[in-house]
Amino acid sequence: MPGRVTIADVATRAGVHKATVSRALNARTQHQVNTATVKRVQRAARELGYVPNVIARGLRTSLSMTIGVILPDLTNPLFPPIVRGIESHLSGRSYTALVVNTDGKDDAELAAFDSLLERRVDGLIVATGKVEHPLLADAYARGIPVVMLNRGTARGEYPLVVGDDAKGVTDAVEHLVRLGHRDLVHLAGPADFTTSLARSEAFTAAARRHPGLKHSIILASAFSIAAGEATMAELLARPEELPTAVVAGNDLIAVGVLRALRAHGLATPGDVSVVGFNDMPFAEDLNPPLTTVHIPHHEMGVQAARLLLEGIESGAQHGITITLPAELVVRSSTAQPREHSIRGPLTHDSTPSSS
Amino acid sequence: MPGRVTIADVATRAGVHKATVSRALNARTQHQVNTATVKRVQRAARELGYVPNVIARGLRTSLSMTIGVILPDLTNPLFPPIVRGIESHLSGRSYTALVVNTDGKDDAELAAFDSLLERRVDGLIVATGKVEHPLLADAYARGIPVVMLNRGTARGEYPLVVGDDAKGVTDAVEHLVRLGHRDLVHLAGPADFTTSLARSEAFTAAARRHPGLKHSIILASAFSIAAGEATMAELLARPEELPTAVVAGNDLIAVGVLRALRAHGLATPGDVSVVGFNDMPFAEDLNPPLTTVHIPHHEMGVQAARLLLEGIESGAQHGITITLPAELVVRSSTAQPREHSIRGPLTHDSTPSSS
DNA sequence: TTGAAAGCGCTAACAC
DNA sequence: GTGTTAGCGCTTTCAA
Repeated sequence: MPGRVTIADVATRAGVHKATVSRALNARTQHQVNTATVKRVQRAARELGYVPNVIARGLRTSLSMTIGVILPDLTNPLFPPIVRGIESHLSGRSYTALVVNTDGKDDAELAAFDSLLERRVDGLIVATGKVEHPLLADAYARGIPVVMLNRGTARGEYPLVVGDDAKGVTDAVEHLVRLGHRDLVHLAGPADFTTSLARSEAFTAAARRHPGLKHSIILASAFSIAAGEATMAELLARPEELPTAVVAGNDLIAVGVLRALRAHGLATPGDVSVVGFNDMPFAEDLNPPLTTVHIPHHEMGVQAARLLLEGIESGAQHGITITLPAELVVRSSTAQPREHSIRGPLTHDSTPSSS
Repeated sequence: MPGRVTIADVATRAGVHKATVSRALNARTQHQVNTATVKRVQRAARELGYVPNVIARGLRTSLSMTIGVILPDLTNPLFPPIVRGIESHLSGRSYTALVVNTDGKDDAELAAFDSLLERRVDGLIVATGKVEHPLLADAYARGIPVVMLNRGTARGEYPLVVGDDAKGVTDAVEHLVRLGHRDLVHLAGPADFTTSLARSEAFTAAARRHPGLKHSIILASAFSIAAGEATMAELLARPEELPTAVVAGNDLIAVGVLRALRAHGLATPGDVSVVGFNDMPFAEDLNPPLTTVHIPHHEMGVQAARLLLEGIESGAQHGITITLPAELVVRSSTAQPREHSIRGPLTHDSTPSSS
């Protein structure tokens, strides 16, 4: 069976030494070989179905041509476009991405990191966004280039690619204020994510620019639908204090908010306006279509990959930050604030919100 | 810098030969080494920050401990859960998955396949679902185990993991008939996907069981929102022939159908009932919440990985098919058929359906 | 322009 | 139980 065809087989068939085959088949060294020989070698390779062994090459060159991508959960619709962006930049450059999920757990992150080290990845894109990263120091010590994606480290010694969180949140707040809202809540993600911080700070700063605007921040336990729904349910337990608009930490939280409102018999945006963050796929197909901040995720992946490859090839890393534009996409989950008052207790519909 | 620590360094530090280190660090050969020596070696390894080089090991054992996953598009929400299922089975067994996207293009598929071959993947999970697969013969010739996921080959010589398409579609049809529908259209995926075939056949078979039931099949150009929307728009151009219910080839097509209906000022399910297929994430958050066929995607990934590893480890492949249960999830996009008639021409709202 | 030889880091016979 | 040796498939000096 073929598949076991090596450079030696090609050499024999072409009647040259295997070193010559290596040179002939490698774009960078091809010019050192007689054109006729190159042709002969290529033909022999094709006839035998030869496929270069990247593993063996990697052992010799100590380059795996592989980069590791560490993210919390591929199932979060935010990440597939990022991954595809990364791959679109890599694929033409004969790099491959190895994607691992951590589910936000430190031990899983460590295990993932180890498995990437074992495979001698040439670089790392880290998109888990925890404020603290034990493994980063390790990567640094081992001289492995790292690019942070979406969420930076506390110290910021690595290249970083982010969406413009501050602008996005600010635009969201301005949009709501312009609609007439005077009572806003930011339902933020957990405090150990740098994005939560960035968005929270932007929220407060934007709100303060409007005297008399009531605003507060509540932390959800995760960037998830369930966390959004649970946290919103707590808010709904005190209907007299219900804000007229909620700025969610991300779209997943926003979906949770929508579910909670529906379960309590409230209308969006009739009773409460909701803004998300990310503009994930299907945001426009939600009920109601979600007003949210669009972040160019594919492009974030591309930029991260580009930065990483630069770092790998130059051997030097600088702590540059690339901020990609955020843009508010106004759909139907935001409108003028309600004029009626909401009195408790609310019907808490315990059946699934989808029914 | 560490990271360049090899087995030889550990050997020196532990005062043993590198072969002993290899044995001591490998679970399978560890018993051949004196317990005290094992401890010493482990300590030395830890102190030096030694990380085994899977690449080098792979070169020696001709096992890359890597499997390739070929799919159309990670951005299709159907796939992330599958990928995670695959990984959850692999990770504990020290295998890693290399995921590549083809976007349904044959040349991209070939390129992806090549890059996986170059990396000497030990096996392949193919989830692109084309009826014809030029590369499969190649993989077979090279002795690379392959498992088909979601969509089988025309001939079926490989292990196959699928959802129970027939049951799912049948249940959907029965559900609609029970609601009183007598005029159904199946908006199927393209003909060169085996799932399209399976679902179409099941649709026709189920419909024929009900005398007097009007039913027809229309092919969408892709399993995508855009294709679903475009195809549904064509149907809506002849409102007098509009069916009372649409069974979509998958959820993406269903989303397109929902968009088209909304754009034409029609209500779901008031004017037309819609059923999807897959129960992708957020299906319950659509407007309206989508009645669809749930397929256990994560489990499909697990089973595919299990089958593949069995094939790799036994060296033998058998053409077994694992069918996972499909279950209709009734939400709010289906109801009794309309009793009013729909007269054209419909308002074709050309602004985005999300506005 | 091509060949010879060494070696990347590891494991697997085979000795001892 | 441990050391010796060879070699996985490739690239890269160094010679010719």
